[in-house]
Amino acid sequence: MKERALIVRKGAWTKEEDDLLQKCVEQWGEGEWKRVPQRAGLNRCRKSCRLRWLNYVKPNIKRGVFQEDEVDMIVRLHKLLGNRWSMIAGRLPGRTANDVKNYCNTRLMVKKPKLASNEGEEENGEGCRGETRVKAIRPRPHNISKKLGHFWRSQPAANQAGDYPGAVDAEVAEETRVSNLFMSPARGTLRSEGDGFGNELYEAVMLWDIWMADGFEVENTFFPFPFP
DNA sequence: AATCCGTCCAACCGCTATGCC
DNA sequence: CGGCATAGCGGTTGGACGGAT
Repeated sequence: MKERALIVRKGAWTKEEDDLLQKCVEQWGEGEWKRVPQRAGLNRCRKSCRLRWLNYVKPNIKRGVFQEDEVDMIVRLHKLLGNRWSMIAGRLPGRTANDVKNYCNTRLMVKKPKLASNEGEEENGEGCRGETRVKAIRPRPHNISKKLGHFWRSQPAANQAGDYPGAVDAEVAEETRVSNLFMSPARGTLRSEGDGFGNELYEAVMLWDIWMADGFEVENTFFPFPFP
């Protein structure tokens, strides 16, 4: 049955609804959102359930003010990626795409250009803090990634130090993760597939840009081929 | 005390990508 | 290959809240 055929509840979530959602995901796992309302006994649409889980109920979500280094990261990533909130949030452990988006929309530079009078300024207009907005490349999920389990495993949820035993903190874990991307035998396959990068590889290239911009020295053994 | 106004954030909406048949 | 259902994303909105008047 289609969702619209049911009168579903809208508006703010109650504590009881959050509890039901949490228990459901704990029992059945994350995913299959179309079944979540029924499984959880919630009179909510699957989109609402998913959003609530991702932005609020999910464990380890970091709330409160953004730290200086987080803001710095957001600004730099936004310059590279544009409004790719989910990718930006993926670089900020515990932060959600919605949080990042709200933060940018309200406190940083993302301001929509005025319609008629500013026509043509959209692609290089400036934000309210003088940040130059860029037309970012918008990578899309790539079929080849599906063949590479470790690529998928390294999605945001895997950005924890625990994924790399011996890594003392998230930063080290992230460096390890990125370097592993380039050590992978699959790298050659990626390069030869031709029509683009997978998201993870794109992220790695992006981080390379950031490291270079910051004056980091990265050994060739880490990044064994010339970058675009 | 009342009201206005700006800020912030949770949640909804609409669109696109993807997977499956 | 096309159509349909679902997942996921970014844009937008509505309301709560706090400060100013």
